[in-house]
Amino acid sequence: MNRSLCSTVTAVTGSRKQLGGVAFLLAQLGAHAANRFAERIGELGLTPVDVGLLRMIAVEPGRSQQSLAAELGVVPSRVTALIDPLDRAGLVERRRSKEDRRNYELHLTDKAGEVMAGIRQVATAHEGEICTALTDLQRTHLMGLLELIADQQGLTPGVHPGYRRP
Amino acid sequence: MNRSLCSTVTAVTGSRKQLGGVAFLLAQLGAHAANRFAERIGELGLTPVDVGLLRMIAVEPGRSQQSLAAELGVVPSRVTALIDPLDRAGLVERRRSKEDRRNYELHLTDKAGEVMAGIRQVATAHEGEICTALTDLQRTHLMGLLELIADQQGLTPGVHPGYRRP
DNA sequence: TATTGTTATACTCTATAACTATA
DNA sequence: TATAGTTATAGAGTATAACAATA
Repeated sequence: MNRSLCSTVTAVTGSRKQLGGVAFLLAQLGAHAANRFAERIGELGLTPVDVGLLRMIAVEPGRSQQSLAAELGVVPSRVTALIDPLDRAGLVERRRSKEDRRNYELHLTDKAGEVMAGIRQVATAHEGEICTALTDLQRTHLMGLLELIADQQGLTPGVHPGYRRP
Repeated sequence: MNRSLCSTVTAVTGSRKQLGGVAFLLAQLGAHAANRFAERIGELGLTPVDVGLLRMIAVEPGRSQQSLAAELGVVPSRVTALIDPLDRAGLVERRRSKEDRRNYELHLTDKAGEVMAGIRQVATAHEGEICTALTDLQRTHLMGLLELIADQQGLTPGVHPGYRRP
């Protein structure tokens, strides 16, 4: 099994209830949520990155690899490597554009539609697991507070920024 | 500049205010907070991992590399590579244990003490930045809700789990 | 023989650069 | 000449395994 730290120990201010707190707790819980999701989605033979790509194509069918690269802040050659396995798995189809035969139009296959249904199931179960500790009211409260931060920090809804090493 | 996706696009349920939401927003905000912290701490010539290690040694001076490996869920050889730069930078000292000359006792140097002060400054500024959108009351509320989740999910206070690939 | 830490090796992720086909 | 995508190469991060010193 291949593990990675990425930024394993971002510990800063010490235990909870000390100065600081929210930022670290967000990083900690965010990593936990991402890890758990990766585990669950792995049972479908997918990675979180796969899921994100499928969704981006589902939202805007026919988009090019370049546009994906731009939105992800990633180099085009990376997108090639990212789409390849989805193509091989029969989930994404590369169709040469007839207007400009240099680029591909990316489309989901019927098989991908079925897989997306499975993904939605996993996502719902995941959400439930993460929020187990909260009442419905608390859940709504939390959502509101998190959105305040996300909006103020200028985060794009639905786009996970990834983790960049310094 | 070396960038990495790690699990860049963990997008799942689409835009905010849709079903799901909290888990993804946590992952998104957590990654954002971790990235911003890495940027800031990078100005001190440190990585988030460095900071976590320094803190772990500060909390329990004299601990061994093995104990770090165990707590981090990382292989001992990894700890060697992790401590090396801190040793070279004159922040951590490896002292051979007199009771058991196989292991080292890890200690922070005086220089590390000064660096830790800088880290605390950065952490405070970082916390302020992340919480800009919130009133003090909202901040307290958020902290409480996040702790509910963290406790229920069994997360260790102060230990960032890192991001493991499936 | 078992344990602490190190070194050597291999594998994965990712970016950069060179290349092909098309415009 | 410029653009979409691919391939080749190199560097960083990390685990596995073999090793040295000590117990």
